[in-house]
Amino acid sequence: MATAIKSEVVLENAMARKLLKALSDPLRLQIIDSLSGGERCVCDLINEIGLAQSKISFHLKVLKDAGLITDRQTGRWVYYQLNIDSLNSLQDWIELLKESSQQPSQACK
Amino acid sequence: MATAIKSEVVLENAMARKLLKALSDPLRLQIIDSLSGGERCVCDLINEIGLAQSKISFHLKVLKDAGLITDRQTGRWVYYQLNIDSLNSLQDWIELLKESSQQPSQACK
DNA sequence: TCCTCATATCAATTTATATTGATGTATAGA
DNA sequence: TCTATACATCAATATAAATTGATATGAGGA
Repeated sequence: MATAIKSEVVLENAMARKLLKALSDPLRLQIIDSLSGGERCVCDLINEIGLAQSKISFHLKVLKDAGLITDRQTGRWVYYQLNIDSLNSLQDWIELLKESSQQPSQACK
Repeated sequence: MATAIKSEVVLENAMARKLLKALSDPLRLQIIDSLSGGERCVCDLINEIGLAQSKISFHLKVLKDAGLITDRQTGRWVYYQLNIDSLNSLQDWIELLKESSQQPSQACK
């Protein structure tokens, strides 16, 4: 089993769920899209996305708690960056799900 | 761009989000796990998971609306099956996200 | 030290999602 | 046609998550 593992760590379901849920919000996806263009400070994200600062901060926290992004402080600015590893892990998790479903069907009753 | 597409259809973000959200629930993941063992009728799922029928039905609907599972009726029974294509599409969607983030960082300020 | 700026956090509210128990619908068999 | 079974749906409630506006924290510069 588990032939297609690309990243070191296999996600537990609980962590996978956190990742999935974090990704399943439109605003957070906007943030992720912004960050896919490279590291950004919060002020940039606020300008780009054009929404309340507390809102952005809240969603950054959700993303960070899920492990999708990392942060780094320099002076007054906090820079956020996409964590590609987390996306790899998620792909692997899905891969495992697919592999475990390569089994023959069972008849009902 | 988009070099690693395995499945025909590229998910729009809205549909990807629906998929991600559908997967991000513990009970629905249990259902998915059960279905990864092959096609099952609702009665089997109820027995396996041991929860209220209306609850299972509700979550099956969420999974079906997201495109993660398909159903098929035979007599009084309704059989549900994992839709592997949806998992492939989700993997591809993640792949695109990764590819779009292979760009150089932009300095803040 | 005082002020300002960048960001985080908090409490109150709103909105979305899940649960529960009951009822509805369709099918099969008596 | 009557009854039982399998499943879906609904209305009410409970729970979880997001939004808002305000306040807190901590760094840098005057």
